[in-house]
Amino acid sequence: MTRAAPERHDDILAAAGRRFAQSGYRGTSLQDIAADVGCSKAAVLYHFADKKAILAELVARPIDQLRELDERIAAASGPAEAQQIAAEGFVDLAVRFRRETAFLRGEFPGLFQQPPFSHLQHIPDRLAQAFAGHSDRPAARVAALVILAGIAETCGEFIDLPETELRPALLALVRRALEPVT
Amino acid sequence: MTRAAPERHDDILAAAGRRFAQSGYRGTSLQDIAADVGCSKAAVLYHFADKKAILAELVARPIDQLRELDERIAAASGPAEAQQIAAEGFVDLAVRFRRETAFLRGEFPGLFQQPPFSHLQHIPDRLAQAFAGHSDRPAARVAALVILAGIAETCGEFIDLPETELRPALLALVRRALEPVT
DNA sequence: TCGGCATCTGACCGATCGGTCAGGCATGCT
DNA sequence: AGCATGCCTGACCGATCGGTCAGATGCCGA
Repeated sequence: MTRAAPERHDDILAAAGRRFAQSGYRGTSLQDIAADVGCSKAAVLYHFADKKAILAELVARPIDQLRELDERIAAASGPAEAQQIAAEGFVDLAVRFRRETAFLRGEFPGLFQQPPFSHLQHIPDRLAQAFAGHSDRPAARVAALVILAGIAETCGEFIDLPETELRPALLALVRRALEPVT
Repeated sequence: MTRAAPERHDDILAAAGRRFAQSGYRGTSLQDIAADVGCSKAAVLYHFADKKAILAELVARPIDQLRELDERIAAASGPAEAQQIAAEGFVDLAVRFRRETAFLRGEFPGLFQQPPFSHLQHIPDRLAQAFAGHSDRPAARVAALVILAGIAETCGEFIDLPETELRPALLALVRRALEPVT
C-alpha cells in the first residue's frame, strides 16, 4: 500500500505526536509509530532521517516561538517586565501548542543537551531566571514556576477547553499569581 | 567492596531517586544506578527483586498518602468540599514528597496500569473529577489542574525553598486560584 | 510497452536493556 | 581450622531498540 509522500509524512507526524504525548519520546518506539500509520518501521525511516528528526519537526514551530520569547525576555527593560513577558509568553506558547509542549517539557533534561537542540540549552535557564526575577516575592515565584511547568501537560491531558476560553483564563490566573501575596 | 545490606539498600534507593528525578524511570538504566552507587548491576538486583521494585519502594510513602487523600475526597459532602480537600491535599503531598511525585507523575500514564500499581488506577480520575468539580468556573478549573500537574516537577527542578516557606505559599496560591474569576 | 523513479518491505545489524547464574571472597560462628 | 552465610562480580541470556540494506512493487512519462 503506497501513499503519496507528503500525506505519509504528515500521517507519521500525527501518529508520532499522539504517541509522544501519551508515552513520551523515550517510551515510544518506531515500531509503535509504524503500526499506527499502518506501514513498516523502515517506511517511517524512509520519510525521516531518524527518530530525532520526527521530534525535531514536531516541535519546530513551538521551538521557534520559544526562541523568539527568549529574545524578548532578554530585551526587557528590567526584571519586572521580564517576568511579565515570560509569564504571558509562556501561556501563549502553551495554549497554542498544547500537545507539543507537553512532551517537549517531558523530555527536557536529557534532550536539549544534544544535537539538534544544543543551541537551545540556555533558554530554560533564562526562563527560570525571568520567572524568579522578584526573589522577594516567593509566592509569585512559586506560582509562576508552577505555571511554567504545569500548563502544557495539563492542558493536553485533562482539559478540553477551546483556545478562546483557555487563553484568557490562563492569563487572568498568571496576572493574579504574579501579584504579591501578603 | 562489601557494605552492610541496609546501607547498600538505602544507597541504591537514594541514587535511583536522583536518577529517576532527572532522567525519568524509563530514561534510567540499572547500569546508571549501579555506577552511582559504585557497584555492579547484579549487586543492585541482589538488593531489589527488579527495577520496578526500586520504584515501588521509592514511591510507597507518597502513594500511601495519595490513597488516603483519595478516601477523604470520596467522603466529602459535596463537590466544593471535594475540590478544597483535593487541592490542599495535593499541595501537602507535593511539598512533602517533592522529588518522588516528580517522576511519579512523569511515568504516570503507562505505569499505573500495570502491577504492582494496578489498584491505583482510579485515583487520577477521581482527582481530576474533584478538581473539575465546579465546571461553571473554567478559570478555577484550569488553575487547579495546572497546580495538580505542575507542582511536583517544578518544585524539584527549579525551586529551592524550605518547606516552611513553600507550603504556605502554595496554599495561598491554591486558595486564590479557586476563587471565581469574573 | 518499457524504463526509471518513488515508495515500501523483510531481513538483518550492533548496541543496550532488564534480568539470571555460577562462582568468588570476606566475615563471623562453631 | 573449617564451614556457612551474606555480599558481590563477570559473564551471559533473550528481547527490544534505532538504524541499514538489497531488492520487490507499483506508478508514470516517454
